[in-house]
Amino acid sequence: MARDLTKEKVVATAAELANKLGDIQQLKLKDLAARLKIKVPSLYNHVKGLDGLVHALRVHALRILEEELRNVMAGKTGRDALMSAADSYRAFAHQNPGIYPLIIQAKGIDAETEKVSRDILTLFLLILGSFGLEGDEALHTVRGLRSLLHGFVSLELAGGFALGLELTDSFERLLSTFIDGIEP
Amino acid sequence: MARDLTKEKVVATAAELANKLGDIQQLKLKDLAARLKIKVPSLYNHVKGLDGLVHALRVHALRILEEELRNVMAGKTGRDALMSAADSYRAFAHQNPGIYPLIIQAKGIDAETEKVSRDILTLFLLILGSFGLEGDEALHTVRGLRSLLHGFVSLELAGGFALGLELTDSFERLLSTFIDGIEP
DNA sequence: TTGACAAACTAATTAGATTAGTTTATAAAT
DNA sequence: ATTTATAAACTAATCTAATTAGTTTGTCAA
Repeated sequence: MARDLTKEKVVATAAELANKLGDIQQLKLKDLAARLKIKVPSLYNHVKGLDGLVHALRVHALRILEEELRNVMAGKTGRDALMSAADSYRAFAHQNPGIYPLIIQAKGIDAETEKVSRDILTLFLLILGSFGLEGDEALHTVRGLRSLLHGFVSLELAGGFALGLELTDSFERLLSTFIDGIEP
Repeated sequence: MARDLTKEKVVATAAELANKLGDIQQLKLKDLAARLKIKVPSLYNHVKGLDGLVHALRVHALRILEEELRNVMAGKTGRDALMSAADSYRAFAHQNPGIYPLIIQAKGIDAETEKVSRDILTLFLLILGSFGLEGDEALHTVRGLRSLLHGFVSLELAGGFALGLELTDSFERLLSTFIDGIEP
């Protein structure tokens, strides 16, 4: 039977489906299998069940985010770099509403997930370094930055903000306030 | 059979169980029924299935948070009020890790949920008012505040922060930075 | 004492994930 | 060209969880 289906295609299709649904809980193996034109048990040749799929989707999401952040940051420093990274983070969440929430669930972690997470952290620390932040100071600050980014986009995705006010304005003000607070 | 079991007891027990498990996904009707010493279908006399239970838990969570915020804010203004509210928000999340995440999922809302959500928003706006913030300015700021609170506690609960640095220190620095940014 | 009703029960159904065991297409080795 | 090994498909069966249907029972009010 050896078809040209790979684990990568399975994961990419699952990501597409999850993002279209907007919620990973609604992604069913039945639908994924149908989309791939195979039967459900055949999925197990590629991923270790639903748990394995979710793990793979998490790594997939982290990799995309890492790459986008790295690209957009290239050659920038300070406020410019931070603003670009923040916009890119938010855009990633908008484009991947289904799998976005996976990137923070880092509880039972495998080595691969940890590595990509650490790479992303390093990118943020690089930006903060260009503000002159080092050591514990930088670590506290990166926690703050991640909090505000994750908090804003997840509230936004969940429809948690009332209407009537530009979301992008709110986001840029929040970042401005934060940057003003960390600038020397 | 008319026992002394009420919807309130069902919901309170479900909240307990969810918080002990630390994740609402792991709350099974089987376990809830067992804890209440009834069979699973009997739960349907009190809540409309799992969906109804989750709705009730969301309102339950929002009510607890609203009351705790209101209590802790009583008689305080400015920095003092904001710090107390923030600590109380974070403490609520720590004490209710299972049901905490429900409070931001405000997508398909009923009137009751909306009301309590709005009450909480009003409390935050009250605090910001004591900083002299009004109108759109206040609304943008409250979005920022909610973002940073939700982002921090959800990352913290998900184990998303690396070890080795006091979480409470990070939280207080973040709040300080934010408050410095909104003070006149 | 009876009748209505709320709240319990058992039994059956549905949805979804998973496991067991079988078949088949490809590709390498004879 | 034939055989053989293997990966990847399949069908069938099982398990868990939620839900629905239909029945029984305890309490309270007439």
